[in-house]
Amino acid sequence: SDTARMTGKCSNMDGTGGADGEGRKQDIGDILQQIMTITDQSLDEAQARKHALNCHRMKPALFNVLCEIKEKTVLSIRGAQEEEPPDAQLMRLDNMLLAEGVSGPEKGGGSAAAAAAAAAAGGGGSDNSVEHSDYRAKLSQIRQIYHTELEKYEQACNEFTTHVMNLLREQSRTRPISPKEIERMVGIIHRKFSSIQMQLKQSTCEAVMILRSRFLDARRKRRNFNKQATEILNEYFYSHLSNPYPSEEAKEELGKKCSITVSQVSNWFGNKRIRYKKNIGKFQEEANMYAAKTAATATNVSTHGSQANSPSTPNSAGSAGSFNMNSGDLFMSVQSLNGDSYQGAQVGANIQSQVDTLRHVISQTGGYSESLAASQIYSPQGINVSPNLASSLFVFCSCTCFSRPMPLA
DNA sequence: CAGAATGATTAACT
DNA sequence: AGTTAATCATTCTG
Repeated sequence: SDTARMTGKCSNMDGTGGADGEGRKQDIGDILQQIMTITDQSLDEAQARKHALNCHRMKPALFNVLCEIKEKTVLSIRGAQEEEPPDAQLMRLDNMLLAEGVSGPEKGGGSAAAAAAAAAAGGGGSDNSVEHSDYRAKLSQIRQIYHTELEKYEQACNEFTTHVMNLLREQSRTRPISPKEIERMVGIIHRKFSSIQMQLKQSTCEAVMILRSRFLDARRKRRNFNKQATEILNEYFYSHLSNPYPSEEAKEELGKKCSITVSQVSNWFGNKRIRYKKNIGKFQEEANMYAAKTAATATNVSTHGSQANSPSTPNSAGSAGSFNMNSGDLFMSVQSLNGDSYQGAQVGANIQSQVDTLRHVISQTGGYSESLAASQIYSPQGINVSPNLASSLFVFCSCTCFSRPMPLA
């Protein structure tokens, strides 16, 4: 049937009608014969024959028919299964590169300005921004490599495509290649190159990830807080030893004072609590120190004179020590204080009422406020003078505001 | 340089 | 959500 169609078509295109149909058939037979035997001939001979065939008036028609047949058989089969969905992996990579600022619009000036601004603004974070600019430099290096590589690939792709297209066009003079087929081939080339591009994107992503982990993973580049910040945090911790769980607002305040973030404050308290609990003995000295400090500052601020007859500084220390005496458990110390094992040792008989007062005061102040001298514990006027003293009385806090005991294993 | 200290992360829990 | 406990990775210190 192909032959029939071919003949029919050829004669139609010839436009000569069917008068000398037999002669044409013979003609086509000759042509096909020449084509079939062309490989047996010498190169020169074949070249000449090829040229002759190319110039044959039947050639375009024959070519079209062959193209049509080819399309019907091979292309239709393969064409059906070519609807590929947009690659999710590629999209992910693209998104990441975009998010990391590797692909997408260049923002060189902007980032430099941002870095400068960060350096200018950050009082304590100057060295942080140095690292940041280092990170940026490396990132832009990656970005540059990525772009040049991408450009190279694109260029190579275009060159290769035009080369193949030229080749196919050239060949289409001697073998049946339809424009559609060329188009398809271009598509295949582009897919191949885009898969190479994907590898580039993948490795760029990996490089960025490594860079990130090297430079931005806080764990790797952690800095100790400055002394002042540690001081403030410790002050709060030891003056709230009974309940060292700062509220969200308290954390914000502390963060502001220490120039650290709220989550850093949370981290610090989490670490401090667990480490204190684990080895109270080790922190004894520190606890004493901060108790004394708190007492001292408070004494400066408030009424003087209570210092003389108060067990203040050593007392604070002794009280902290009492945690140890009670198997190191704050919660235990509560019991021991509430049950009067501790009362008789240092204070008068009316301690319970004072404790009650404190409980009241603390509930009013929320257990979070400026500190006053621990020495005022025993000063009656101290208790009446200011509700703020409550927070400094960490000795008694343990028996009054223990909203969440720190359990020991 | 070894070991302690320390800030951050993680899983499990409530 | 916020903690605890264990752990990691770095920095500090003797």
